[in-house]
Amino acid sequence: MTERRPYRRETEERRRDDLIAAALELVSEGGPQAATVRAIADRAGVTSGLIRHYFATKEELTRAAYRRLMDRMIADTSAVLQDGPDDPTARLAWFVTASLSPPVVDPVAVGLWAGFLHGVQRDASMRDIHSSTYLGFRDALQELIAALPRQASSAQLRSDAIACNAVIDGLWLEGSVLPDAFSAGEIVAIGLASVGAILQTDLAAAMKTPKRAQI
Amino acid sequence: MTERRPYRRETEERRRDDLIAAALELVSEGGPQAATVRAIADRAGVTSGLIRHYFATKEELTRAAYRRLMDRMIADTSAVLQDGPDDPTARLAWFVTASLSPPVVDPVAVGLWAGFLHGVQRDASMRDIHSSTYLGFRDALQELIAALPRQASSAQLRSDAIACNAVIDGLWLEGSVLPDAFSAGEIVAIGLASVGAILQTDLAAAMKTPKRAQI
DNA sequence: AACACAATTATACATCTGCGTAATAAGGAC
DNA sequence: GTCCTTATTACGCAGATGTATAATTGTGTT
Repeated sequence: MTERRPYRRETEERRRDDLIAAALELVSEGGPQAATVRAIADRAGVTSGLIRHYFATKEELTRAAYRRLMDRMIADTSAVLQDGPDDPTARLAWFVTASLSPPVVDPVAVGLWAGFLHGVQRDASMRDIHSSTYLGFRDALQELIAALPRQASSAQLRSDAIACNAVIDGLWLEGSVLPDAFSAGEIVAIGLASVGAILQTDLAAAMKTPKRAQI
Repeated sequence: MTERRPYRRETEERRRDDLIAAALELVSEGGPQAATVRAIADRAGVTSGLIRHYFATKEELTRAAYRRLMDRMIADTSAVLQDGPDDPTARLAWFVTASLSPPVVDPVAVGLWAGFLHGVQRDASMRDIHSSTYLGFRDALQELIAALPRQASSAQLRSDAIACNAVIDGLWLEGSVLPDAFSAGEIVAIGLASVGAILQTDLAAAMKTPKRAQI
């Protein structure tokens, strides 16, 4: 005969969003093991039974959360190209800079990424999400490299994209895990210099040119 | 009145080793959440109470396992320098090659690394293990770079070491998580080319020279 | 204003969690 | 051989876990 908690009816989209956001918050704060059904429901301001109403199983919610995370990281980097410069070299420099700055470089992001890695290695559909995201990022990078004013075979282009992507990933990792080990701007500066060295192009200089010719 | 399981008395070192190995296996197979006290004991062929006999708490066992993992990764790469060539350029090439080959590049290793990352971000003593390992690796790399026949300021040396380390880390990550996305030897070749480009030194050629002058 | 249905809460359940404690078997000293 | 130390096991506990199902409540429709 206890009094029931009052509640509001919400749209399906809103509830899914809230549950996904809650799951990501919990993974970032306490690792994968902290994202229990009850904790997620609690964080989303909902009782745990509701999770099963929107996601058949916890795994399904986990997958949705991972997809959301990856989509956000892709969006955070590729967004800068919308307002980016026109010059191919400067565009690449912008892209590298965005990839090595917050919110992409962020302890929370790398913690989340690591928290999901085991699921990625284990679950085939999570692996699909991962590889499509990774290849999407690398292809975007490869297109930027291909647009540079230089000659390169397609095999060389592939190798360059893999190498530049590796530099970015490695710096992302280190800058995120040990933020105190680097001074402000150091990660970005090293990233520009290294990608520039690999492609034999001066990206640091390109970063200093005005963003776009005023029309 | 059930019959007791027979057992053998083992040395303390052996038991600790077994428990640590069991913990690492379980984390690699099922993520951090799979490494429960009972599962670890089971894997080590022991009952769960014994864990508390050797490690005051589960966290202590976790720390020991993480330290073991990092020590092993360091050992796997630096071991090659023992039998490596004398020429500085060739030594660096060897080091890069070892860092990008099994057993360092290995899905199990990166899964383990990721499994511990949250603990690293949270627990101060695990963070110490991490940063000393990372800096140790980077310093080793920096020494190899400093020995190259070229001029470089100490600031430049630091940047070069960070950049080369990032290339190695990034390729390590990608090669381990998506092993099927790269052909045999591709990761090593790209690593040598990229580190070479950053340092303006031909490492691929150095890799082909005989290991050491015969005495 | 009453209805019907979907959204949400509440509760149950079997299993697993880490940790503590007491009983017992093994190995070595004499 | 006998006895003492301690490594190892067995068992218990209180709480957390994911899933399943039943009971209610909010809300748009007629």
